[in-house]
Amino acid sequence: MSVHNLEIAALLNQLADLLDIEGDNVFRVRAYRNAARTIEGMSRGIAEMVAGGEDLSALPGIGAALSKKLAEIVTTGHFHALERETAHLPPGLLDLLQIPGLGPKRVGQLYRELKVCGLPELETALAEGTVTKLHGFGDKTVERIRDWLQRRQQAGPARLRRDIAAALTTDLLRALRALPGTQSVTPAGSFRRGAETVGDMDILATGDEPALVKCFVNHEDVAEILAQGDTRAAVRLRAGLQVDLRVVPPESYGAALHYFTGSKAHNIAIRTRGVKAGIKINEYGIFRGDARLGGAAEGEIFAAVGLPFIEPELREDRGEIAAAETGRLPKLLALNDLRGDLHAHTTESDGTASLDAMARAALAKNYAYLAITDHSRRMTVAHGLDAIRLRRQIAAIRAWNEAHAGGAFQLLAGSEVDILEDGALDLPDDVLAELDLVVASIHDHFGLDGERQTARMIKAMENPHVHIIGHPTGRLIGEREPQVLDMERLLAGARLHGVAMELSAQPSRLDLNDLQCRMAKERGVAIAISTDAHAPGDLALMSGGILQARRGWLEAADVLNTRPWPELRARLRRKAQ
DNA sequence: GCCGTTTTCGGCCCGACTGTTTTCAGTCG
Repeated sequence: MSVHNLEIAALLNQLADLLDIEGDNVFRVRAYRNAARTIEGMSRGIAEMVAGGEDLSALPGIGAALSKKLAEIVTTGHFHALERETAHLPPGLLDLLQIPGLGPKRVGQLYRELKVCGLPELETALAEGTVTKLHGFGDKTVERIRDWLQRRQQAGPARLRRDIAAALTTDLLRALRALPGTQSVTPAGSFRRGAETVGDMDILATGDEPALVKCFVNHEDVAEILAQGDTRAAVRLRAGLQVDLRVVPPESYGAALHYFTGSKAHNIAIRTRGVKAGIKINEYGIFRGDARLGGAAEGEIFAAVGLPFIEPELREDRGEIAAAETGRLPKLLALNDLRGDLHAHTTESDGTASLDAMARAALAKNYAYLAITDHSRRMTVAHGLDAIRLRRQIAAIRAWNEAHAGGAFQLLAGSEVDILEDGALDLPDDVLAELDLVVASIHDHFGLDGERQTARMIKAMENPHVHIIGHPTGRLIGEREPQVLDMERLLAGARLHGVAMELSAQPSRLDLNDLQCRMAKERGVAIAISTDAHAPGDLALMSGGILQARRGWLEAADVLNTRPWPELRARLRRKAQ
C-alpha cells in the first residue's frame, strides 16, 4: 500500500521537533508543522496526487521546497532531510518532548550538556543527580520530570473518551454553576468541538473570579493543583483527568469562548486574518489599536474578520475558513433531522430489552422507524439468530406493526449479519431477501492484512441484500486499533454497489471517524448514523454520533436515516433489485 | 519554509503561568 497521509504528517512533525531541538529558525519549524496539519486533515492521499502529477504547492502551507520533499517521500520512501537530522540528533530525543515542562530548548540542553539521548538516559542522569546542576533546571522542574516518568509506568490512555470526560466533570461543573454570582460556566476546548476524545477539559466561566477559582481548586474531586493564578487554574482530578479553568469578564466572554474552543490551528488562522485587516484578536476581545471593537459574543469574532459564524465542530483548520469565505459552509446535521435508528438489538440476541420495549423507546423519541438488527448465527456468544429464528422474528415484527397500524411509526425487520472471513455472509440470501434492512459487520479476524480485509468487505457489499456496512473499521477507542483498510477502495465499492457506511454512535466506537465521514460524503457515499442500541436507553447515544457527523461536515442530505420512511423504503428496495 | 489586493523581502498569533530568576526564558494552550 502507498504511503498514507498520516505517516507523511508524522515524518514532517518529527523533522519539525528535531529542528526545534537544534534551535533552527522557529518559523521554518512552524512551516513543517503547518504542512503536517494540512496533510493530516486532507481527505485525498498525497501519494495519489503525486502519482497523478498534481501540483502540491497549491495546498495551503506547502510551497516548492515541501512539494519536492513530499514527492520524494511517496516515490522513494526516503526523506533525506529527516535522515540527515537523525544522523546527528538521536530520535530518542523526541520522546523527551512528551514530558510536561520539557520543550525543545531544555531537551536540546539535556542532549548537549549531559548527552541525554532518550528516556533511559534521562532516568540515569536523574539518578546521578546531574540534571539539577544544569542552568534553568530547579528542584521543581526535576521533581515534575521524576513524577511523569513514574506515572508513565502505570500509564493509561493519554486521551479520554468524551463521554467519560463529561461524566467525570459533571459534579465540578455543577458546583461552579451553583456559586452565587456565577453567570456562565461552559466547557470549551476539544470537548466543545465535539471531539471523540479529550486530552484535558477546558472550562470557561464568568462571575466572581476569586470565588470561582477557589471553588474549583478546592473541589472534592481534585487530587492535585497544577497551577493557580487570579483568573486561571489547572487541576488533576482523582480519576486522572486534567481540567483547566479560565475566568473572564462578561465583555470578553465571546472572545474567550472562541479562543478556548480552538482549535489552535483555527485560532491562528483567524488571528492572522485579523492582523491583515488591521485588528488584534485575543481572548479579551477585538481591538484596533487601543479601541475595543467587541468580544462579548462569539459571533463578533467572525464578523470582525468578515466571515459568517463557523460551528465549533468545524474549527480544525481543515478548510472551514475558505468555505466560510466563499459561502460554502455546510448546514450541519442536527439531532432533530433524524427520523429513526437503523441498528438495534433485542433479547433475541444480546440486547437486554424486548422487541416491544425497544419499539416503545423509539416511539417516545418521535422516530418514524427503528430497525431491529439482531446478530446472526455465527455470533454464538451473542445468541445469534439462524434462518429459522430470524423468520420467526420477522413474523413477530410484522405482527407488531399490524397491531400498531395507523401510527406514524414502523419497526423494520433487519439483521446485523456477520461478514465471514472470505466475505460471504452468515445467513443465506433467501432469508436476507425477506428483510427490510441488512447491516453487514465484521466481528472476527481483525488481523487480516489490508488487502484481504478490504476485499472481504467489498465482497460483502456485492451481495444485493446488503444495505449498510456496520462499524466499518472495528476500532474500539483506546482499546482496539482500527482494521487496516484501503478506505479509498472501500468507498469506491460502497458507491458502486449503493451501500451506506455506518457511523456507529456507540461512544466506544464512533466508527467511521470524522475524517472518514467527510471522505464518504465527498465520494457520494451515504452515512447511516446508528446507536447499535442494546437497551432502550441506548437510543439516546445518538447525540454523540451527531457530533461526530458534524465534525465530518455532514448535512441532512448525506445521511440515510434523515429520510422519511417512504423515501427510505424506496431506497432500500432499489438496492435489493 | 511559506506567503503576498501596502507582495519577492520581511514578516510569520498571543497571553498566562512557572520556575528560576534579579528582569525573563521557556512552556503551554
